[in-house]
Amino acid sequence: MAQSWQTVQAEVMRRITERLWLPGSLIPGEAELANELGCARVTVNRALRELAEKGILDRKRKAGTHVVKNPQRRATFAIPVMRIQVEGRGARYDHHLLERKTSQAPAHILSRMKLAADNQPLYLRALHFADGRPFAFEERWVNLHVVPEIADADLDTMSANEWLVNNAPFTRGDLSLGACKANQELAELLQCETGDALLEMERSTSGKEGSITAVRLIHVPGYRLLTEL
Amino acid sequence: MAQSWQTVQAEVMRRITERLWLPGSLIPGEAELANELGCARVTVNRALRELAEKGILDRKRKAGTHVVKNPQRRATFAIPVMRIQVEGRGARYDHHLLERKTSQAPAHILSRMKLAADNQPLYLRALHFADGRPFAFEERWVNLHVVPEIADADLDTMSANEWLVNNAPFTRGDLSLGACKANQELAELLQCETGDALLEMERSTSGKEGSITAVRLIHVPGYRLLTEL
DNA sequence: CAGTGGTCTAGACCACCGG
DNA sequence: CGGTGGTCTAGACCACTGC
Repeated sequence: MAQSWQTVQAEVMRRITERLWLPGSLIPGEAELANELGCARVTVNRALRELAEKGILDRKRKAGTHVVKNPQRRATFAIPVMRIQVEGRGARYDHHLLERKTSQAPAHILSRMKLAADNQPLYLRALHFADGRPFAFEERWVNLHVVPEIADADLDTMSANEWLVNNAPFTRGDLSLGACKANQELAELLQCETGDALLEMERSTSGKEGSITAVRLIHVPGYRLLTEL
Repeated sequence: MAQSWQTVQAEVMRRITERLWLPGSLIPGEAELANELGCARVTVNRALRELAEKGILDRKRKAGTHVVKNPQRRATFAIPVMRIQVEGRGARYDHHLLERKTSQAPAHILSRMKLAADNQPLYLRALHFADGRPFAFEERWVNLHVVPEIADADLDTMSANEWLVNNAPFTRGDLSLGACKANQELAELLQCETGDALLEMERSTSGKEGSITAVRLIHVPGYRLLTEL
């Protein structure tokens, strides 16, 4: 009668999908389930905690565990380093640094990175290639007050993306996804048509010393971000 | 000297971000860390397991725990029911069923849903509104062999999205995000310009009896998917 | 083979919060 | 207040896999 937490989880999922436990209903407490299934309470806890993290259950002290009414399923995307992403597709990776300067950043970047108005971040523009064809365009600001070492880095050999990932681990970050139209410049860089719809990803990351970098990635037309639920 | 798993996790993160433990390096074993930090091995295990799930550590039996070289950070998006999403923005939700029929599905849908060629799914087209303005367009196929009850559902009152979420919990699913251009029809439906860039989300879900539904969601221009890292 | 992580158990105490 | 989940502990056995 011994149970593993995966077994318990599967059994709980079965009762939910077979509608023995309806959305919104209260399910038995940990102790009761542990007793019924013949395992320790901690084991039940582990199983239920994961389902709560997935958004399938709602757990509150004293109130007990409920099946969520309108399940907000969560999807997890991997955000790999560009090189790994390209090589993972079986393609040869290349990148080209288009521009590199230290200058005033636009107001919306300063505010996103919470930088003082006189802070002059490093500004980079780069293209990532897969098998020699454009894969993504990158526009990036780096807070030199937090990672001054990047000023001396050879960003032609290792992309800023990769350099930062390996030299400035972050503790928090924001990410936003949207679509944008290719203007003439983007069309030339990505070798696509003006007006093409492009997937745009904006990220900003920070450590405990403050904002590290903000980046805007524009992917080539047809690019899709995939995941499982 | 007692430690909580959050404390342990924070300490490990500190050692990584302060580069005491470099990317690629082997960190002490659970037992050693537990001893050093003055807590039970299970507590260390809990802390490290979460970091491994986040893609910061790589754990292998016998090989030990390594700091990942090219951290593949993972971002988690909530995929709420459209109504909840709209109401969560403080707007009034509405939806309108544009079309509802049972018919042959295109080949790529049949293959995505792994349906037999003679399976005639339910086909739906609907618009979701926020404060009376278009928010997203939805095109959906539903496998009537798995959820025949939807044939009798009043999908004008409750959207198919919500009906399925509450009546056909799924166990697996795929999701893909991309960008597409508004054709004339989409432009009219979403009240935007032809050629506008739109965020497109495709989902397909299945239970143990097979594929449940495949849906294509096209969001209004300017819509962004947000998350934290 | 042997070392490392993965998990289970029983018991305990605590924190939160609904009634 | 008291019930519920959240967590810690010490010890144990197991599973995988590098050497």
